[in-house]
Amino acid sequence: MGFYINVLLPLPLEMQFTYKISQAELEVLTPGMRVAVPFGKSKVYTGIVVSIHNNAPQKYEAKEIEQILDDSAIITKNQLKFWNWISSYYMCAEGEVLKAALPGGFLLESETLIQLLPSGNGEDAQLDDQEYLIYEALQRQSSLKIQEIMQLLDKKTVLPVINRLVSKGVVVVNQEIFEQYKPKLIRYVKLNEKHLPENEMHLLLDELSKAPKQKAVILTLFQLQARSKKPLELKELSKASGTSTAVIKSLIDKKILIEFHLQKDRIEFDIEEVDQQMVLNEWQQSAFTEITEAYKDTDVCLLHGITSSGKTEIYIKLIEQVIKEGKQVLYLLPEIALTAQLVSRLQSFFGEQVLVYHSKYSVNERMEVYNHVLNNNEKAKIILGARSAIFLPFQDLGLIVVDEEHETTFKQFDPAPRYNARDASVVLAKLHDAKVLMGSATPSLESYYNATHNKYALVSLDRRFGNVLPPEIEIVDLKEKYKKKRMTGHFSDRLLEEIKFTLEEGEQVILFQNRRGYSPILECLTCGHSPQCPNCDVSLTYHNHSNQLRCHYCGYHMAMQKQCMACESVELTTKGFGTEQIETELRSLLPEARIGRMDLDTTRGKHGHQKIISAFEQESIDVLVGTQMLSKGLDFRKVRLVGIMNADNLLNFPDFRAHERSFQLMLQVAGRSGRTKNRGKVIVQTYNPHHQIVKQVSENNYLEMYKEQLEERYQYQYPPYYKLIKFTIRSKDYSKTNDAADWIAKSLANVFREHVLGPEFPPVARIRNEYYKNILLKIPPNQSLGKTKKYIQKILTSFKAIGIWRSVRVITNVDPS
DNA sequence: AGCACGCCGACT
DNA sequence: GTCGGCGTGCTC
Repeated sequence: MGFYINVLLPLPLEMQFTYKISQAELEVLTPGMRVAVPFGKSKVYTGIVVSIHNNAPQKYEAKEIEQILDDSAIITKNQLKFWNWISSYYMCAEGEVLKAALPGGFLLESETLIQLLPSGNGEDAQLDDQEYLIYEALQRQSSLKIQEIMQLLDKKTVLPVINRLVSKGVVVVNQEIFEQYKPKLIRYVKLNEKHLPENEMHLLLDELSKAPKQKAVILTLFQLQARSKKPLELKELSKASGTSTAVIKSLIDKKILIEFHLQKDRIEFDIEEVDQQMVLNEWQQSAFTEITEAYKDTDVCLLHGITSSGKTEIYIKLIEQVIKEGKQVLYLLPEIALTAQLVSRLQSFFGEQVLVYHSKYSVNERMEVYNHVLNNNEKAKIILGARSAIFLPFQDLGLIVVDEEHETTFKQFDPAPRYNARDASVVLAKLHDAKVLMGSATPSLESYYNATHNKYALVSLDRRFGNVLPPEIEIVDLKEKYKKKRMTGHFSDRLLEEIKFTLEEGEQVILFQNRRGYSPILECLTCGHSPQCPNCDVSLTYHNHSNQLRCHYCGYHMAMQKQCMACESVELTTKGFGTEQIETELRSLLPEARIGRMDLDTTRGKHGHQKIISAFEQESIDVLVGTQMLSKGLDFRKVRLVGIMNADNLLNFPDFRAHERSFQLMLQVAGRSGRTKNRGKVIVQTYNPHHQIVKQVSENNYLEMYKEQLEERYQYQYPPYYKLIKFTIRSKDYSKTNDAADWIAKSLANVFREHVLGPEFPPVARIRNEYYKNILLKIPPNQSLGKTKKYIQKILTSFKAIGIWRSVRVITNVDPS
């Protein structure tokens, strides 16, 4: 009887693959371990063992595995169950979940290597020019990669040549698997023990009197070791003694110093003070009690706490309780930019028990965190992370905190799995028998609906911490201001007055302009033409600092034009306004003010955010102009004024959630002001001063917004009443895109009738020379989700079987946001 | 997804 | 004649 395993591969394929294993392998393999398996003609992939059995496949001969990569499972049973749920709920292949869930370093891929066959004789074999080139290169270099051969021969199809060489017995082809994780080694030094006795030490110093630098090093070493018993880093010694590493090296060569290596965690934080006492105020305390009470009979709790009410303290108190029981805690937050402030805050309470995990970490850093969590190390009791942190191998999870629950960044948009970490965390918690705490000042309609319909518990906190007054919100009517000529560029007289006043008081200002997508476009005053992107259906936007016209979708760019490309007129103007333009305007209006800008353009790179945030914190910037990023929980002490430049482009966004979003965004931005004693001020500029949402923002009336929006959602059949699945059809061929979209829409409508909307072109119908079309499926509350998805699967399977549409991709997005 | 195989137009 | 383009099928 043979033994077999079913393996999950990190590919977008629906099925698992069966491999044959030996008796010896059977004894060590368990589900959750990684194996290297041959796949296809010439590739080796890393797969995850899902099950072990002895059912020989009927229709084919199973291949044998290449190698076992782990000593024990690195994927837990809960993870496998969780992946399975994600793939079926979000309608994607399990392999895609695997790929998203595991830090890249765990998924080794093979590289084909071409090596000389020792027994072969290239000189005797009849080699043509190309073959000889490879043969010759292999004389100098023991192995060549396919890529290198492609460069060497300067062509793409190199395999035939290699195959000829193989058949002539000159070379062999090998698969090499690369383990990517390299532990970071740090060089340490210590004094050779034989010099430790006092007399030896004096002898040594005398000996070194001719080498003052080396003597200084030894003396510094004594000083440092007297202060702390920690192992001494070579780097540290070099710095403290003010000598180069070459001097230390010569001491090592003389065997006076001994060099040794220790493995070091890449992720370490400087921790200031641990052990602050956490005292909750009366309102926080009662909210805390309510939450713990609620957890007696429900697993998920929504904490609706207005800005500055001190939600974080409540989280911390709850976390404290959970880790006391020895359990792990996952703290999800929407944006990496927020981690820095929160990490130091959490660390001051929990010390070294906090780890951070997000996609900007390097592969190695992520693997380290992964292993700490897997081994349930003391270090990994609290994980602070962005959405992908839900995939960590928790052993004993007790609590998931979802901070700023309403944020859409919890939903992954591209590539699959298109999961929502907030919703998935409820399932994850269930698997671990853990609790979930969602928190927000402006909860999503979905969550608030769940909380008021007995699915979640609801706890409200509506007192601001330390009696801070809520900001005063003033609406400015742009239409009237323009009519009365009270506008300077995009600034109303009221806004300018308040900015000047705030700066005179020595306080700070935040100006909010929605997204850089509204950057200015170039327009000809004569013919109205504006330059378009050749690859996408959008106008190019003008970027002042590079003096270029750019496409935000594909990155196409060209130099700024001096003449209209259509009519050669020189009268060009820029239309629309973005953060950059506001910055420029303000500079000419207030030349004295120090102005900073925070948007996607200025925050590229790993520390981009942090630089701007700390500049603002340290008050080397007076006015910060920015996009959405500003709304996300940043805590600036000296901001008194927040200006929302234009509320309308938020409100008019073509999306059923636009109003909810506008409310959330405006209130969140408003919350950045007046976080300390002085009362904050918010100015909202808008053409629609009587818009319900604007009114609700100014009154800080969440409940009214909720009720009104909910009514609309009910009327127009949207979430939380109806579920949505969005299909995006995409291909390079315009008519194929159309036909395929029509076919799918028709097939869906056969079953779901009027609940199928579209197909429709999205606002930008062509990106990178591919055409897009959308179909929206609405699922009524009483319709079975499982059956619906089964039908969809069926339709998509038959679609894939249609040959002419092979080049058409269909993207399924469950619960789009 | 990759990647090989196979068929077609465009060049040395 | 070969090279490289792309459409098609398959991967345990």
